[in-house]
Amino acid sequence: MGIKERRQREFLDREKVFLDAARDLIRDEGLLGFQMARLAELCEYSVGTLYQHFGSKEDLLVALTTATATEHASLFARVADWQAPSRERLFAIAVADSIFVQRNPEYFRIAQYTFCEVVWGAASPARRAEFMAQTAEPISDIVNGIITDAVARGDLSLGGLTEESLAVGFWALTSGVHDLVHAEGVCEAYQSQDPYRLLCRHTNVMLNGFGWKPVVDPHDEVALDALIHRIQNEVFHDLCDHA
Amino acid sequence: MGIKERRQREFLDREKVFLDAARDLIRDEGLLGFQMARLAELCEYSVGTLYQHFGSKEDLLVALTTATATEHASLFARVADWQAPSRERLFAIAVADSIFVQRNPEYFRIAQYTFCEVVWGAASPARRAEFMAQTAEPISDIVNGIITDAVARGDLSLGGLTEESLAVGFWALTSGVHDLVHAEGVCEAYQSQDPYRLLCRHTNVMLNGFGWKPVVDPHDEVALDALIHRIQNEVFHDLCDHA
DNA sequence: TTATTTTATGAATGATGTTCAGAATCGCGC
DNA sequence: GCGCGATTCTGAACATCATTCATAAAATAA
Repeated sequence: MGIKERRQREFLDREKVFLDAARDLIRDEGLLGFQMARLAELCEYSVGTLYQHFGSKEDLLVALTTATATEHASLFARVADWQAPSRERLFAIAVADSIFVQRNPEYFRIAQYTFCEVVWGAASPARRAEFMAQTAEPISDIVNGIITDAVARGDLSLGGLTEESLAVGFWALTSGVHDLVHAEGVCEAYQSQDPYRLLCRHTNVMLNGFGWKPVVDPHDEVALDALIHRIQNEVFHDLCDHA
Repeated sequence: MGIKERRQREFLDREKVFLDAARDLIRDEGLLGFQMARLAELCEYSVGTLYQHFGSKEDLLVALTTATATEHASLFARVADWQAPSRERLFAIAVADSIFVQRNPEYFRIAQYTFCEVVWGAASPARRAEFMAQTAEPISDIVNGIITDAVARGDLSLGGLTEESLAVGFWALTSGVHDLVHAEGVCEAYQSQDPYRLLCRHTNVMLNGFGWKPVVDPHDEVALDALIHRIQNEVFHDLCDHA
């Protein structure tokens, strides 16, 4: 029964058309003015067709967030496969985040909205489950895995915390930096510093604070640059422009 | 001309009535179903009157966030006045945050939405400026002040960072923990730990990572409890129930 | 070619935020 | 007290979108 499959494939293709156009629309005109009818018109479909794909506007936003977050998870997966000391692997998570943001500058602006009760709560359970399964779970598995491995290798001592609790520290630091970047009027205060370079520095500080070996000098900028560049070359070679 | 002043006072009182009722409404029925007409009805005023106070729904949400955040700033101000070593003062900021959250469990749910482009961008510049002046600036001044003082006293070395950059680390960690608390389905993963106790532990880890003296054992739970209790007693005596 | 099933359409509907012309109230001078 | 101008309040009317669904069109099967 090849017809059904073709239909399904075409349906998925069209969904991608809608999501890509939505991303463009939001980038160009902002979330504020984003309208379902405009999206449908831009894609040359009727609103009814758009609603065959997404049960609601909120559903579409969750789907859009999930689609982009899949790339996020795939960058983390590269880190998980990288052969390197545990500390460098956890540090590479911060580098992965910086690269992801550079490639998807709109993502966190949309995600911040998507995860508000108003949007998340109005999206369908299926879309929410899809997000959790495709991105939230893989990402936390990868981070927890690095921590477990670090303990097993003797690089790190949990000191009474669970892996998850420790992961929370890094996850919160990262999430908080994203918040700051998008908080209006805050970035000007430290405009001289790229916030994601700061995230890398602070990740090192936290790694040191946990006693994660080998402890490094958190103010050694040359070593920091060297490590970041090494990760860019070894893990994200194809995604970084080599100036 | 006392009449004008009375009028003004009554106007301000009524604004507080609206904001308090809005908070209750959102607590009981969620942000999702929050409607201007319902709020007006609940307060026994017409929608037109409500709109004399707030130019739009978004304006009201920013005002509501600002009103609550004022208490947040006042807790931080207590910390700034507290006579204690610099490290304990910065640590006390995390404790202040925990207490604030306990007293305003709805705050970050509303704030997350308020700071999204969709709401923040639609609010009036005046309301946004009010938030910045009343809470964002005082709070960052206090944290920066503690850091400056720590450097002056020799408890901390900036190592090439600015005060603001260093503050970003603590701010991001805290902000990220708030995000996590409100991210559906994430807290279950570490339900055994109170996330704000975890924030305190991780703040200590980060303080250690920065080499902020005196360095403490981040896994000493007894010492952690003792410090938290001391801060609750010395700084927030009236706000904590003493079980 | 015709019948049947599937899919697409977009005008109509519904829910809410917002406005504004008129009603009600207030303050003041007489 | 009373009347009048200024101020404030009111809520029905309006505007904007998200969403639906009866109908048309297209695709498939017979």
